[in-house]
Amino acid sequence: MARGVKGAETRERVLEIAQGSVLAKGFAATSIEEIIAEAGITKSGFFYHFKDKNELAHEMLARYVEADARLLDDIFRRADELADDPLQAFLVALKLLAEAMDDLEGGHPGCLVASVCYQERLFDRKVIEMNRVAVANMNAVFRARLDAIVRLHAPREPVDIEALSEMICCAIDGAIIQAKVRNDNSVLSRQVLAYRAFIKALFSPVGAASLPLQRAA
Amino acid sequence: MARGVKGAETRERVLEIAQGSVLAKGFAATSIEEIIAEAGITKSGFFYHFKDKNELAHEMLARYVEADARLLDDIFRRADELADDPLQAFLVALKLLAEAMDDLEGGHPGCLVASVCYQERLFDRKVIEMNRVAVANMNAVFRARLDAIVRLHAPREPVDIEALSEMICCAIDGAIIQAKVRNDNSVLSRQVLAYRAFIKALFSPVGAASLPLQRAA
DNA sequence: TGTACATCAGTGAACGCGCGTTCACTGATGTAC
DNA sequence: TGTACATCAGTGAACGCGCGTTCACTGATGTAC
Repeated sequence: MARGVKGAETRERVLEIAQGSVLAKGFAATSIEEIIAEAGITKSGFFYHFKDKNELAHEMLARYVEADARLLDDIFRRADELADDPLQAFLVALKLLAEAMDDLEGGHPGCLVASVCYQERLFDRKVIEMNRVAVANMNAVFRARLDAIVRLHAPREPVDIEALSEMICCAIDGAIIQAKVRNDNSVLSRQVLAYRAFIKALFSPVGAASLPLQRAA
Repeated sequence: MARGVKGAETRERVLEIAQGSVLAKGFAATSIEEIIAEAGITKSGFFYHFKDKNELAHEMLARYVEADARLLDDIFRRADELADDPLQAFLVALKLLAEAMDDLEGGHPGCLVASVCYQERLFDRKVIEMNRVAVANMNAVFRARLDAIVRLHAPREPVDIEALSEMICCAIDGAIIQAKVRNDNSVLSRQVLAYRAFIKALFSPVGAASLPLQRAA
């Protein structure tokens, strides 16, 4: 189903519209009626592309998760081009990530993973499992980076690498919420940079960056 | 309305049931029918207590926000009893907070503020505004603590107090999502303790805690 | 202590609307020979 | 190049169900005199 170019385009348009609506009002309140009105097709056109609303949820999350993973992959690939040392590359990547957050026109639309998790009873096992795997993969990417760093750099303080690996996704998901609630898009990059400061403080050589001290206002 | 003891009890029961359902499937998918079935009243009984579904949302969020603020207040009050120095009191409070997260039977049910923010188009201005104020107040509480710390302790690295104040709420909201998605309640206390480690690393005297170094496995 | 009235905390039945889904059908494009 | 057939990408109408809301009514409890 949906093999040709035209069909694929319509399908993509529907998924994009659905995602925006789900992020703004949740899955249950996102009616097919409303999606097709915006997409300019009829209801039967919708059911030609998706056998039911569940399948829409599945395809939408899969699309989101894939795009997110690709974004992270690009950032780390670029960071590896710019720095050799794992610590430096990680710090570069976090800077790139912060910049990417700032470049979002009109603010971050929200994280579908978070949205799905706060409406889990609405989805079937496949969708829930996809969500779990997506988060696990994200964490694993950061975990691998941190493991590489720890092999070369002794942390200044005892450190829980597991906690540190999870922390960046927590920070971003939490920052998206704060940004939406307070209507202040700057929270996102600020939190990524705060995480970066933590990493830097933990792994940069003792004494190297501890002077000059700066008093905050 | 709902002045007597019996009415107040029913009302409270309805709000509690509604909250659980909203956190598990969202507001739109939470039907009045289902709430009253669990509460053991009829539909008209529901409309005696709430003039419409919007009012339910309003009262539910107000109740949640108040309980959350009280919890934080209790923790800081207790921490102030246990330590005199603002830095020590803050570290004690974070430890108490981490313990409170671990004591949650059956895992954290979720944060209503996050749930509402991911379905904002469903609610009226009053509810959205309440959400905003709740987050701002939370941040302000942490901000005041950090300001007091900075007045007495020079940070080891340049530090963005605003970012640091927001960070704990971000960490917790993000941790709730990870805990739900991965079905692992330990994320919550681990993230609170990671934040605590960050604070400790930033503000403890230079050299005091930097040895012994520990290599993570 | 008894009576009248008001308020509390609901009940039961009915409503209309919008939703997800199904079904029979159709024009446009692609492919085989 | 023409014809037959298959697939693609939909259309239009109808369905039944559940939802939020309304309305007229009611027993139990509280209060004034």
